[in-house]
Amino acid sequence: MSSLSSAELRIPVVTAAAVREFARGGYHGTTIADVAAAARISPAYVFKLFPGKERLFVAALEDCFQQIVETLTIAAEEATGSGPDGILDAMGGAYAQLISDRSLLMLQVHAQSVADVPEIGQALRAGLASVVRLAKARSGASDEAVQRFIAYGQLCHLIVTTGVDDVTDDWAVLVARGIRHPA
Amino acid sequence: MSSLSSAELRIPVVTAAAVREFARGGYHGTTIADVAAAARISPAYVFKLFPGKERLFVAALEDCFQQIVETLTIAAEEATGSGPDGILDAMGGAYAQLISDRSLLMLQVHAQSVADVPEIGQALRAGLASVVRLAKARSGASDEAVQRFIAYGQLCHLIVTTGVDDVTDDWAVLVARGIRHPA
DNA sequence: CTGATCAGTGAGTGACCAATCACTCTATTG
DNA sequence: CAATAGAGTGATTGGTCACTCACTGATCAG
Repeated sequence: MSSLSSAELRIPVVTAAAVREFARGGYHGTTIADVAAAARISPAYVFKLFPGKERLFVAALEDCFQQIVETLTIAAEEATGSGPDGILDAMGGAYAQLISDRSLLMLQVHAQSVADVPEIGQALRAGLASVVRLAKARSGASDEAVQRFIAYGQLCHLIVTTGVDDVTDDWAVLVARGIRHPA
Repeated sequence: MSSLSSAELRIPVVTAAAVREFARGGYHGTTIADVAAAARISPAYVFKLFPGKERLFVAALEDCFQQIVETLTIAAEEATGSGPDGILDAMGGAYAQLISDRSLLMLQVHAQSVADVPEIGQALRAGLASVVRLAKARSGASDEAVQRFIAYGQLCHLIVTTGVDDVTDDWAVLVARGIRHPA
């Protein structure tokens, strides 16, 4: 069994830094230097670990969805026996908690905005596919309920990105009511 | 009554070009030169009409929401007497038709991605506020129904940005079912 | 005609950034 | 002790872009 080289060990560290930095600035608004600084390596070395900015972003996005899938899986297992809607509800709660630091949420929003880059769109669809299939399979809920689960997740993204949860006007309260949002 | 100067007449033309171009490339992915070329003026002249890129983007976003509000208003008026849910449904249909060229939809998605720029976030909240208030006031539907209207609108954005409507897998069909999407 | 105002542009400038390359340093191996 | 391979970086490069400035040409009042 070959042990991991030091470079291979750094890849997940850089990926995690990329998740944070791309979540902050988006694809075009984040530089390789930003990610390198967050990972405490030189910008040049980032290009030895990843072939380019695009692949680095894709790696971050894949990491993001992997965390989501893991979290939802655990939540579904813990809610076994609550019935389909109960399981979906538990998944929603776990998701709300997971994205409380906003990184995983913002990265998805930024990814949507550059989904016309083929590799990024593909990664986004793959991530969405895994989440939808997971929600359907683990909850056993109806297609309509799963679709609603996704729709209200997107509503949650809107609320967070626009900062609606800091507004107390009537319309804002209406939009955010009952949505579990970051503390 | 003073007639509009030729510069004032150009502003809406440039704004319309900005909507199209920013919708294509997003805030960071679109240059002033792109917008200028689409409006058939020189890049330098854009800066005589708008103080900077940020304000130009905000103007485009405001124009986007104004079109949405107008469209929804007309749809609501035409559906008078269909009951709250019928009016909301008519508004949803009108919205689906309006965004069939994707510009108004993509611009909103890109705006979400740069909503941490204060002026853009503010414009986004203002636009969202006007849409929510309009939907509530004209339909008279419950808060829950209006919230669902917004949530499924966001789901529609997700479907279009990720190109899910071109995928025929089970999960994709589930997500997009019943959502009126661009032709 | 004169001069002033406005529309509109070409040619920059300074800053920034993705990607590359040549290089150093360290550790291991024979 | 060489020799080699991998880790890691500094310096650079070629290109892009927001924004500026000095300028031209047109229009029009007096």
